[in-house]
Amino acid sequence: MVKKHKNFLKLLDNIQLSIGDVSDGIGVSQRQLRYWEEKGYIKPISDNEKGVRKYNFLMAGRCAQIKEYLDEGYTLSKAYEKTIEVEEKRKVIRNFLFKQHGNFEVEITDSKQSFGEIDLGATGEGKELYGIVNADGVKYELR
DNA sequence: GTTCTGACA
DNA sequence: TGTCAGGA
Repeated sequence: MVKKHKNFLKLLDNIQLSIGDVSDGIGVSQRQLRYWEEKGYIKPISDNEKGVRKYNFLMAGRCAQIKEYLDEGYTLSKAYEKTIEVEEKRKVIRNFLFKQHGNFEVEITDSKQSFGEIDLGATGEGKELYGIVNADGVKYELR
């Protein structure tokens, strides 16, 4: 019986990937994943039964990030260091994005390309800071 | 069929 | 890190 989930985030947290899923999906060998674990770089979910590794999305994402840095030429230990850095920075970004009163006010300028203008809030100078993403890229504006 | 540990022509 | 062995 599968547990019922209160929300989507909870569902994501409870998804379990086998070593084969992660290996095939990310493009790293099972041998590498076991080695990374041995080095303490990744950790399977604690409640895995009979010695069979299962990974959650956080760990799968970490593996993917390490793999990226590895492909860029970093050594495994450096790839791990950088991965942990981005992981921690992502947490701050997540807080900035969601751990607030609600969603940002967004004006969609191009639904097809997901372009728009985001009201990031008041600056304290009587103006609002807007984050704008369009064909030119990203920019900020005070209005 | 998948995963695990140990080992190394 | 790859790969094979010998089990679970």
